[in-house]
Amino acid sequence: MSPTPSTERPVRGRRAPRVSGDDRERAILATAERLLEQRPYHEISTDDLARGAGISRPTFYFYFASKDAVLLALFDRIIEQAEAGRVEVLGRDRDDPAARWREAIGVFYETFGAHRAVTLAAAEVQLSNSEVRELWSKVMEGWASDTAALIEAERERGAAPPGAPARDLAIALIRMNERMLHATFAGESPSVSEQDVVEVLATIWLSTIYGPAR
Amino acid sequence: MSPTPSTERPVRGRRAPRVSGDDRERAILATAERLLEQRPYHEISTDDLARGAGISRPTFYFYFASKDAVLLALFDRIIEQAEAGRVEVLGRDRDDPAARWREAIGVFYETFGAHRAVTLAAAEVQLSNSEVRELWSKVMEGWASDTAALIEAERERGAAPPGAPARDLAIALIRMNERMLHATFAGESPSVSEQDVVEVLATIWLSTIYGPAR
DNA sequence: CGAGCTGGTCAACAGTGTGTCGACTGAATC
DNA sequence: GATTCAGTCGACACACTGTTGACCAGCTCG
Repeated sequence: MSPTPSTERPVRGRRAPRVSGDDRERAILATAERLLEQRPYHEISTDDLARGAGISRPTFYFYFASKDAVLLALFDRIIEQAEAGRVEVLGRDRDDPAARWREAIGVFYETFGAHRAVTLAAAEVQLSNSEVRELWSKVMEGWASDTAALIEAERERGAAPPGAPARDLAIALIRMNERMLHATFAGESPSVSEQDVVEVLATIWLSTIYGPAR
Repeated sequence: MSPTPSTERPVRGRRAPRVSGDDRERAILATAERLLEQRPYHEISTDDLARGAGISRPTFYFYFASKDAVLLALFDRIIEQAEAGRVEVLGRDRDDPAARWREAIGVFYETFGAHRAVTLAAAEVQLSNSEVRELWSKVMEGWASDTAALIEAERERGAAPPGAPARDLAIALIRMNERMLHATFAGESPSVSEQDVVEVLATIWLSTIYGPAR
C-alpha cells in the first residue's frame, strides 16, 4: 500500500482498525466506484456516497475528509498497480525491445481500463485538485525516466536519430498516451477502435524512437 | 463571428443590441478573462463576475445563462481564431511541406497562448461540459482531416511508410499537441522549456509522417 | 459492579453558491 | 400621459458542503 493520502482524517488509527469501521470505509469506496460507473464525478454528492454506504452524511465525514479524498484513495490503488506493471514489464529482459515497449503500453491501457470510471473521474478533477495531479504525475515521471533512458541508449547505439532532448520527447509521447487514454474511455472519437489504440500509439512511439517502417 | 452559443439567453435580440447592454456584456467577458488570469475557473463565482462588471448577480443572468456560458463565449472567439489560423497556414502553398506543418503547430500554440487563462479554464471544464467539449473538438476535427490527408498523400508518394490508419495516427498526434498545450500553460513539467515545445512536437509529427532524421 | 473512555453515529446548524421571481425604473414610442 | 420594454435588483428557494454537539454502545480498569 502507498502512504496514506493527506486528505484522509488523521484521527482514525490506521493500525488498529475496527472491523465495522473498515467495513464502512470499504462500503464507501465501493459505492463511489459503482456510482462513477453510472454518472460523472461532479454529479455525485457526498450524500449519494453516504446513502449508498448506508450511513448519514456526517458519518461519511468521519471516514473521509471530502469527496475528493474518496476518489484519491480509489485512484491511489490504481496508480500503484500501474506503477508495478510498468516496472514489471520494462524491467523484464526480452529479445525485442520494441515489443517490450509495445507490451508496456498495452499493460498501461489494461490497468487503467479495468477502472475506467475512476480514471475518468481523476481526469475530471486533475485540473482542480493538486493531490490527484501529483498522484498522476508519479506514473508519468516513472515513464519519463525509463523512456528518456531508452531513447538515449538507442542514440548511443546509433539506432535512434539525434534531435530534441530525449526527456522532452519522452514527456510528449507519454502525454499523448495519457490524452488518448482519457479520450478512449470518455468515448470521444469513436472512429478509433479501442483495440487499435495501443497499436497506433506504439507506431508513433517506435517511429519517434527508431524511425518508421522497420 | 460564429453562431451564438446555445447557453446564451435567446431572449436578447442579437440584431438590435442596446449600447449599454452590449457594454455590460463586454464588461462581463472582460472581467471573466481578467479573473481567470488570477485564479482558476472553479474559484470564480457568478457573483465575482457580476461585481467585477459592476452589476448584481440577477442582472448577470440577464446577459448570460450561467458561468459556463461566459467561458463558452470567450472560448468560442479563440476557437474561431485557431480555426482561421490553421486554414490559413495549411492552405498556403509552400516549398517545404514539413516546414509548413511546423509553422501550423507554432500558430496553434501562439493562438491559444495569447489566451492561456481561458484555454486552461476550458480544459478544466471540458470533462463536465459538453458544449465546451464540442467546441474544442471542432478544432481537433479540422486538424484531423488535414493531417490524415497529408499522411495519405505522403504514403501514395511513397515518402511515408504504411501502417496504422492515417486518421488514427492523425488523431493521436493532435491529442498529443492538445495535452502538451494544456500542460505547458498549467506549468506542469517545467523541464520542457516553453519555446522548445513546438520543436519537440514537430519532431514527433515529422518522424511519424516522414520518418526521422531528415 | 459502575465510572469513564473511545469509536462510532447523526440531527441540526451555518455557510456558500446557484438560479428564479416579481416588483421597480427610466427611456423611448405611440 | 399612457404604454411598452430592456434593464435592474432584493429576496427567495434550493442544493450542496462541512461542522458542532449530543448521544450511544461496548470495552476496560479500579
